[in-house]
Amino acid sequence: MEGFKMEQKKKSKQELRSEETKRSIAEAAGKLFTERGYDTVTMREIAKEANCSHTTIYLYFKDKEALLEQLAIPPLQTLEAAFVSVMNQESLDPTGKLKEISRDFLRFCLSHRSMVTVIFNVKSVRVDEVNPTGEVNQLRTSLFSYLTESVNRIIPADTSEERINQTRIYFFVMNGMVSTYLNSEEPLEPLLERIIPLLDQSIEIVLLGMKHKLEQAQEPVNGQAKGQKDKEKSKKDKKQKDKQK
Amino acid sequence: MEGFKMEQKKKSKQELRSEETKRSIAEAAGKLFTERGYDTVTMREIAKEANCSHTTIYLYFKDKEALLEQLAIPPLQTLEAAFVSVMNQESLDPTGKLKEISRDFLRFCLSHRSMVTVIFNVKSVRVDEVNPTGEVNQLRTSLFSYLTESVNRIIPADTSEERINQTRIYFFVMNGMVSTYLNSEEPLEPLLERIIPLLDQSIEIVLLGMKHKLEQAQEPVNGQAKGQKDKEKSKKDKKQKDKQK
Amino acid sequence: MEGFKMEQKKKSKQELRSEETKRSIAEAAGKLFTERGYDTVTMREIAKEANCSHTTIYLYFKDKEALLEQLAIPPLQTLEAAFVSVMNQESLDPTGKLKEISRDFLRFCLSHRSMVTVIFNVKSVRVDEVNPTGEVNQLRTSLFSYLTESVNRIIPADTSEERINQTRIYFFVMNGMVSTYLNSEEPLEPLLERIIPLLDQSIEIVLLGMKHKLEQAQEPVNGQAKGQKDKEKSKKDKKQKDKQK
Amino acid sequence: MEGFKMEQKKKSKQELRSEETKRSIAEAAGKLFTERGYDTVTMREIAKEANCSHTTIYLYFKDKEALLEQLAIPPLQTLEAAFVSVMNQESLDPTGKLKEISRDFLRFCLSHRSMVTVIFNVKSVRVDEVNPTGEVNQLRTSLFSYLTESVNRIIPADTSEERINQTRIYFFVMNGMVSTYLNSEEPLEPLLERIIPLLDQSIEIVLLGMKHKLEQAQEPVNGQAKGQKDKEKSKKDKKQKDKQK
DNA sequence: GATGAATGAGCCTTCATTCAT
DNA sequence: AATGAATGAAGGCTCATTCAT
Repeated sequence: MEGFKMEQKKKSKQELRSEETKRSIAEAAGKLFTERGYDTVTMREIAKEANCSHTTIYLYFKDKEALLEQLAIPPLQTLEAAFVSVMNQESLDPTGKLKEISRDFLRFCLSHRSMVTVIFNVKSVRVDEVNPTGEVNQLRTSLFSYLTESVNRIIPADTSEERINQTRIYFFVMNGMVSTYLNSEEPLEPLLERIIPLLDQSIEIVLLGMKHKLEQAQEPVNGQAKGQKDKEKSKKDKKQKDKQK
Repeated sequence: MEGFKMEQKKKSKQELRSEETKRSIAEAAGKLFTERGYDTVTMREIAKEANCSHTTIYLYFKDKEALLEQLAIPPLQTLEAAFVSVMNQESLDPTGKLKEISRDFLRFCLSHRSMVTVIFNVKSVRVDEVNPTGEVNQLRTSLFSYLTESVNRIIPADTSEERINQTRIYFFVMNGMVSTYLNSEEPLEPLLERIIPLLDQSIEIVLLGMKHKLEQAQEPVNGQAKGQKDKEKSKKDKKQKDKQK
Repeated sequence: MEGFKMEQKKKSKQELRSEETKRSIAEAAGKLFTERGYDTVTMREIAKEANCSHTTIYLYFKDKEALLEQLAIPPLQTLEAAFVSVMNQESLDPTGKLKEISRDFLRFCLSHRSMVTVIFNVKSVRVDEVNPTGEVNQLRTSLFSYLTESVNRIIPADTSEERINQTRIYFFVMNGMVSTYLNSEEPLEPLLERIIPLLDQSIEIVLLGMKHKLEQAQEPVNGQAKGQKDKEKSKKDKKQKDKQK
Repeated sequence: MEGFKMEQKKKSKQELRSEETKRSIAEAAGKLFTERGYDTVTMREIAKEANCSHTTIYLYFKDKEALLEQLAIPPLQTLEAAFVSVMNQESLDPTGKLKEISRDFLRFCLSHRSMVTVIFNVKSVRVDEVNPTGEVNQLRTSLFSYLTESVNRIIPADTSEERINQTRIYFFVMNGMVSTYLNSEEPLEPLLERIIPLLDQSIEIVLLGMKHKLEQAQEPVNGQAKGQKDKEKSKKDKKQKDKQK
């Protein structure tokens, strides 16, 4: 009141109100994006949900895209923190850690359905804009490196290439689960309850498969047969390609 | 009767022109849909790409949706034919068949990227329109049943639930691969060359994993340890949930 | 065949075919215009109904408007002929003639519903085009003069102005009946059966009213009272005008 | 409580601007609809006439149809109020009342020319939409019932059918006048000045005619001659019908 | 800080009409 | 004579965004 600012410490009424507005917009946008997807939701709808004018949104967010982006950062940070926390949990073995962060990751993706598309799609990494999603990109990279690292710690692969491929397969499973259930209309919690066991099982199977695959590889007798099959098929691929068009 | 003419043989210039136009529209639409998605692409853009007026498109396709559908049907039919052909190929064992149709499927998805979203997404199965994509739906169902059946023939699962779950895991991998490379900017052929081995490997690993998982299940000693870990984690899940919102 | 033309007399096959096409277009257009109105009907619909290409229409009619116009001429001519025939029918007294041509007129209007709008609307007399509907206008004028004349022969009005006004009233009734039933969905014949007695009655009433009105006018005592009422009302008119806006 | 403010009194500049815009849109639409009809006028034209963007129109009116409807309601209400006021005017005898509301009605129709088509045409009563013009329909019904009732009070008809027919004839005259002058390019006021006497005269004549018609009916001697004439004519009707097609 | 007013770009679609065969 | 191919103009409408208060 009497010209005596607490520099950052105490926020003025206006500042508080401002933050509240921004928060309510973000919340509304998050809710609607999640429910109905980015494209389908209009700025006016967000405003209505946030109980403010649609023009107010532009006070806090440059445009619709920026809104989405900003919306993504906090959850991503939370997720990253969760990852770190798991990695530091000494009571868990590497497999346990992998399962745990995989669960966190799945939960995150299905909790922020619409954002996933934007966050993890190639689109947001388009090169035609200079660092379009700087912080988002950083976070994403960080998250993926946790996952990658976590997989790599488990698999005793000999060559780097083998390791990379195996990591990829792990990602296929994760990506596949997310894609599969991204558009599900089932409410989040029951859905997760249902599919987290599936996730665990999948990870177990994949890890088990990788392990035995590596053992096989050390017994060249089996490996050869496989190689032949592949060659047969690649011929057929060529033909197939011409037909489809 | 007399001199029976093959009237169908020679097409008039006009017919040729017409076909060429239709083809070029379909091509343009396919390209743009693939590159940028159904919703984003406008009829005028398609027309420009096809070097015709946007009204011309309506000469050949009822509306935008019909355009997409017509674009999707022939490739889907080709793919189905390929599936059938593989299934009838006696020289292949069940695993060989699964790998083969998986390759076909992957190739198809990446050759018709954008359509994949529309064809395989839940959205296109909306029930609020009368038979909106009748034929497309049928084809899709058929394709999936081939894949499912093909997986089921390999896995010696005891219970039906186990079988279903394992099929799901297979689909996660497939879905994951498709999702992962759907937006890749790499040209199709090199891309496929690169990832088909990965697909084969993934299938092998998953099948191998499933096999050993089943064996494990019959040795309850190992199963117990795992059970404990799971319980620890599910506690953490609850907390996590509250933070994210 | 042998280079021996009958000048106009015998029509070549082509000419016959051509006439048939034109006729079938006109018929189709007439039918559709009548059923659904000028604006709603498209050239392609007319073509489909006429079993020809929509471009063919342009061979015979400059454009859609011309089509409508040409469509109007023959029925108008028929109607005019009917008028003439009635006027020459010696067995009918003036009132009988008026009733008769009024019936013909009503029947015509309701048989060619959609055209009526174009034929009798002020629009088609727009001054911004040079003689836009030459022949149609002529016919129309002729028809109206028959009606006018027919009314005038009955009424023993003293002044020309009185006569004109009385003619107008007759036209209001006619116009009113046509307007009222123009959009009726009742089939033509039952409709006419139903309303022609009404037409007769209306004419009788109007003629009767005119007759007695004239008689009244020759007894100034009553006329005065009327004049007063009118003045009262015209004051109110002024106020009313300002409110509505 | 304290100093109770008449908040409604002073409108902010913005509110004023908004109202002005809405008004100018309504005015423009009214003018254009009147001049050229509902279908022919485009939203963009209205916008241009109202000096605003066509999108602005959608700020104030849901769509084109709503625009028309909103345009129609206030004048109809005014007209209804005028009817009520006349009916309560004790100084007027039934005939005076009929004349008065007829004048109001005519004035209304010619003041809102284009809307008349939409408001009073059968088309706008289509049942295939749920209460499309609810209030408009109600008002219209109310207006007509005032007119009907007003006519019925004057005519001493014996049977209900006679009464109905006579009411119809009255409506033909009204409808005919409106139709006749609906498209007149003459400015409203001079036009009304010119034709309101005509309206009065018409009503007088029709009422007079009806009165004497009824008297005639009670003297069967005259009635017979008329009956004969009618029969002659109905024969000719049949022939006429076949020619016109 | 917040908002209502206003807009331009753009979307899908239809139609009368012309062009080339 | 007749037609299929093709098109420009236009229509109603929505949306993200800016302007001025």
